Amino acid sequence: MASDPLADDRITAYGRLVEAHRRLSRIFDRRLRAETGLSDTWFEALLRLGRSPDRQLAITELGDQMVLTSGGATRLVDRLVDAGYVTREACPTDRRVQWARLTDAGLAKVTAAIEIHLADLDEHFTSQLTTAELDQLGAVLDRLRDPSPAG
Amino acid sequence: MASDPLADDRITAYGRLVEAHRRLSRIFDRRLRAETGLSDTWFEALLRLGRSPDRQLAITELGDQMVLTSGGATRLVDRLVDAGYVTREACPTDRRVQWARLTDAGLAKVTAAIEIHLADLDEHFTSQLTTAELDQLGAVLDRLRDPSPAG
DNA sequence: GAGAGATACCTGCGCTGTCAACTACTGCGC
DNA sequence: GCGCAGTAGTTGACAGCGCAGGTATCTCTC
Repeated sequence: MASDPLADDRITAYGRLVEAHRRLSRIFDRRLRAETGLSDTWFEALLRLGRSPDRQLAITELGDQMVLTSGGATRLVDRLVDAGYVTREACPTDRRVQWARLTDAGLAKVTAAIEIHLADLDEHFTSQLTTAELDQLGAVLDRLRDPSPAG
Repeated sequence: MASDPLADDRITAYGRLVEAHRRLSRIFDRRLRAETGLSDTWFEALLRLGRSPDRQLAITELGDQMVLTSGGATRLVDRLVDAGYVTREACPTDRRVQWARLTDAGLAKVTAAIEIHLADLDEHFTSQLTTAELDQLGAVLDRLRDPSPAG
């Protein structure tokens, strides 16, 4: 039985990571949509811009942080601009670069959404783990996110 | 500074989970696509069918396992049927149910793909963690995936 | 200062998934 | 047996993202 290649332990370990993320993000997305009109993707983008110096980020930098391709980042910013949460600003020192800059409306929106997201996070994430587990999980995920080259 | 609501620790902890999954799944998806023609989603679906009794699962059950809506599950099975990896079979005891059943071609495909996926998993996932960390990560993610109701 | 290669962004196209509404079937209570 | 809530699956309309390829700009080398 242990030799069934379809039931390898390593695959199920990774599968837990996938499933945990998908279930949590679905919960958070639905809640945010219902109560703020923001998808979890929009919320994340606005949050990242709000935490950045001058509330702005080059489009590629935003895409890198969110694990999007450059095309995906362009279109995400398109939509946020249409919604009035972001503006495109020319970079004075590199004409290839477009800054995506959080507007006051965007900042207000994301600030309001944080309350809801924190409540959800407490309910479905933080409360499931001890402080020690949370620390350890963070450390481990950090390494997975940015792996060291050697085996 | 610690009072900046945009930089709450709980949000970044969850953010690590999101980012780890997105980066890993992108790596795995690209590799699988290039070397087997299967997306990570297709691979996962075929794997789940292959591990199930009689290599089949009700469409809704497959969707639940993969965290898809019923509509998403229907369409995924549509595509897998078109590709010849799966067939739809009527359930003799409940006429609402359609079994999605792995074909021989599907089994052969997923079996070949496993080798590649395991190599990638070792390189980017397993090798980053000690055995103890892997066990603990699994236990913690298991709880997140299927949370207990109370806080 | 000209050319080569890298980088930032945009766009056409196709794939994948959601939502909401719908049909078909089941099983329960009466 | 009849009606009705619940469940399984399908479908149309549509949003979101990747890929591949394009343009503009920058930078390094000679």
